[in-house]
Amino acid sequence: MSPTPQERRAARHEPGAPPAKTRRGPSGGGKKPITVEAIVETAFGIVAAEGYEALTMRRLATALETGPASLYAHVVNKEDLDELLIGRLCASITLPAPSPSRWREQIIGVCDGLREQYLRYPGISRAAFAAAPSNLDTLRVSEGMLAILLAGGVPPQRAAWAIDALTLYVNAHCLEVALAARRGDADQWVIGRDEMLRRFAALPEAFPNTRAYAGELTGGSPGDRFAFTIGLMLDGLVRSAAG
Amino acid sequence: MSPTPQERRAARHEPGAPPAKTRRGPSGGGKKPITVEAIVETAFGIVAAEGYEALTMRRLATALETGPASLYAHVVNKEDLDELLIGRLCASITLPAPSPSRWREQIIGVCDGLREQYLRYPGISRAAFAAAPSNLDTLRVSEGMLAILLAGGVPPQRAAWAIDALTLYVNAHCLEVALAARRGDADQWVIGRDEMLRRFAALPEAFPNTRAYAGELTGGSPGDRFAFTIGLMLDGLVRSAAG
DNA sequence: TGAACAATACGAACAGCGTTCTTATGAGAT
DNA sequence: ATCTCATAAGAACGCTGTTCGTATTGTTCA
Repeated sequence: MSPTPQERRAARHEPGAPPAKTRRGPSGGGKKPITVEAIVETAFGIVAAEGYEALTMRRLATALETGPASLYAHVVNKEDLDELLIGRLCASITLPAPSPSRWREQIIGVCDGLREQYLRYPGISRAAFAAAPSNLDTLRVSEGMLAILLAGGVPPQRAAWAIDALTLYVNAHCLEVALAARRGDADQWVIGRDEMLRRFAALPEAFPNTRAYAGELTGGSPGDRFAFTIGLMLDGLVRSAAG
Repeated sequence: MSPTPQERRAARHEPGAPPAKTRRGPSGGGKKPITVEAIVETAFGIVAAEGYEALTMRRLATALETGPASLYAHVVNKEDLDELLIGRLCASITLPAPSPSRWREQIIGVCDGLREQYLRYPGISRAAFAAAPSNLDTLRVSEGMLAILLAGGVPPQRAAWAIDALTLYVNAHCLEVALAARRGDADQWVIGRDEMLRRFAALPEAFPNTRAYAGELTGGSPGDRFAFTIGLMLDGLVRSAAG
């Protein structure tokens, strides 16, 4: 019985992982064998260079100097590949040992780390939306965040839901940033703040507040807005949480 | 010069809109003419019945008893269609007259309304992510939210960024709910709370908090979590805002 | 009334996508 | 030296968004 990719997938997170026997195949000694590791690595390279939308099975196969069909011996489908990417990305996040007095900055640090990784691979947060929440690597991150919040004295129920809210917002924010950047590069639609301000100023009378506060609406870097929203949630979290 | 769809698109939000002259075409008196209105209506029907992923140009054309090419005389491309859908969806949101004492429930009402509309058309929030923020219909909603927050005494800069955070979260939440529902129907992966709890309980020792608080992590309906997060943000908003 | 026009509708096709079927290859085991 | 069989890969299927060229039609002008 040859192990199907499904079985590979299921056994991928097993403890006693055999060290990749690097077995045979046609053009075996040719260049480098196609492994899951090589696939994931190359996929990250494509996403980093050209964005997540450029990551197609064909493009990936071409980068590995092979055909699309060859990938399906190592990966169940594209959804499986996406999960591998998200898992590996989450695995690169370093989690601090919970410090009760520093829980706020620690949570912010984890969110900043996630944001940094997501933005390194533009658009990949789209895959994070569909990733199953039972993935061990993503669970590891939420476990770390939960530990920090609990150490900070946040009640368990609020902590649990806050983690959901935070990760969801991080994903959404990074997806929006990536989409905005893509529009900027591709369509030459790079409407800067000036153009945005001009448009808001030229709005009909039905938009008095938008016109009056165009500066506030268009101001701030994505990073500023990100920090603001994370802070907003954490502020709300302590409002009625037992310190 | 025949007006290209781009020109149509540009002129679509003009004040003096000629009342759709319902002009000619082959099979002119056949059944009903293909109009932008009919396209949008049919598209909403498909999304409501089969989800956003089922909304393809071909599927839409078939529903209108025509070929895919015929659509491109009324719509620039699928991105344009998406923007039309999001715009129309936002146009259906009713905005209350700002009441300074009731700003909190009013903002919650708008968010609930958005959520309700998004969930009526599962997965359509995916299109909302890519929709240009300069769309008049979406701007109308944010104008209304801004008016409510300002009336509530929230400082302009915080109000502006909070609107961004709120709408982004609403989109992300609805997208996740739609994706989860899709998995449930399609893959028979309907892992209920029981199964989720069992999996969390069977986790390795490296996940002590996840195991201990599996109930809190898996508990609550999507609606509960939505209300919690919106409340979280609003709580954070008033923490240092001048009442 | 008849001809020219302009706008729409639409069949056919293109390039690209994820995925699968089928076959050939060649390294390890016998 | 032969056999086994997992890997690799070619070819194809059905699907997507989009475009080209053409046919059809109601209107308008001579």
